[in-house]
Amino acid sequence: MSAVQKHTLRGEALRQKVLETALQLFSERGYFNTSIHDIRKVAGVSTGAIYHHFKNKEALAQSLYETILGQMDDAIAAACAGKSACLEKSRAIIEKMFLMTVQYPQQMQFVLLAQHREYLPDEAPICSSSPFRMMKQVVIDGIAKGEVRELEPWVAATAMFGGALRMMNLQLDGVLDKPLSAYQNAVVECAWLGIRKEQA
Amino acid sequence: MSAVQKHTLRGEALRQKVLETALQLFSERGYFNTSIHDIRKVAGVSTGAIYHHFKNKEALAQSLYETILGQMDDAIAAACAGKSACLEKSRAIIEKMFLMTVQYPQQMQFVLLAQHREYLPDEAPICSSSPFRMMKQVVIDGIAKGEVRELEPWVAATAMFGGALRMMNLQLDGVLDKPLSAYQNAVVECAWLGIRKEQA
DNA sequence: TTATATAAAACGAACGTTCGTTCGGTATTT
DNA sequence: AAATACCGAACGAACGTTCGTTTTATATAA
Repeated sequence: MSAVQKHTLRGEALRQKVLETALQLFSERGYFNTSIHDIRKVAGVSTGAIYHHFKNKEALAQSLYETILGQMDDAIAAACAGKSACLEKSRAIIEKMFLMTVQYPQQMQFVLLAQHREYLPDEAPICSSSPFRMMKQVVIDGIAKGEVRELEPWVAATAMFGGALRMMNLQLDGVLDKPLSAYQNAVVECAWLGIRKEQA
Repeated sequence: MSAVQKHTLRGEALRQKVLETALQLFSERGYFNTSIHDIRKVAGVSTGAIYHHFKNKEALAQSLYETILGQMDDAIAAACAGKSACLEKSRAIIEKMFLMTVQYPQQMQFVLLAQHREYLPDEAPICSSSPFRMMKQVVIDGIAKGEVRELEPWVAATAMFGGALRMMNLQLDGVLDKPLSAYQNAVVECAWLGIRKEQA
């Protein structure tokens, strides 16, 4: 019979536990209000273990940021797959992002609300991250295909997704009384009426 | 002839200098990346002088926050004054906010982008601050007067102002190639087409 | 005008705390 | 036995804040 396990967490599992705990605390209290000692206590690991897996606190946040942005990226790409119309793609993106906001509020809080440039100085603004570039591209394609009016790309993109993003903020701030999904159709319709090419 | 002034700044003037410097540093580096010692150095005042005028660092930020929100409030109220149609009020609000974003980027950065709850724990989310409640009220009135479709208030408000707010973010992030005002008409038009009651 | 007294304002060295990080050692795996 | 993973006490730096002192402005008296 083998000896009792001294450590409950080792290797990759420990690494994941640290990431999970950091995400929880960062999204609850913010990056600067969360110390490595806090993460250590809540995760139930040692300081050394954290620094064995991550170069420093900033790298830990960086890892979280990239992972979550990547997940958003995959989700949005998957939502668009097989669709060609701008409206359908946009609807699918908003549906997916609303779903993720409800399902993974910590992740969305961390990516959407946090001011990453304050602690990730080399990070580009969120608007030029991959998920946001995809949204912009969807409406640019819509313009090219004649489904969307000939607007400035930035205007068309913010018009299509600006309302939805604010609704996600409201959801994360807990001020909505109905589930986020209940507003989805109306949000998409309002945005689309604003940018669609009128079928005269 | 009177003696040479030892202090260049005293009383209210010093207080204003501290506020001005704090706003500059907070908006450039963020609240947590700005120490009292930084403010002291840049403003050219002593630590004691800062603490003579402000209870602590948090109260300094609080004072800034309230002042700027108040200014936004006044500006928006003034923009709406004398107008009754929802579209005209909305256009005036967006015009004013675009102007303020260009004219006072530090102020807008501080109120719009910073995560105040991380250092002002008792502060309400920005969406329930007075300027944002006024925007929502404008579209609620528009619905009551039959100018806007019968949408959920939150949906109508985010549809009307969500795009404009994102454009302001883009301007503050420095990613726009044309002046913000150049996009104004298109932004207002897109939003309005989305929520107006169709004149059948 | 000049001198004196008092209060308010500004000063800045110093304090205690907390933070991110290190590192010598121990446990576990291979 | 060698390598990897983990441990946690300890460290130096930086932070927000304090407080005894000095300077300045103001009021009053000579």
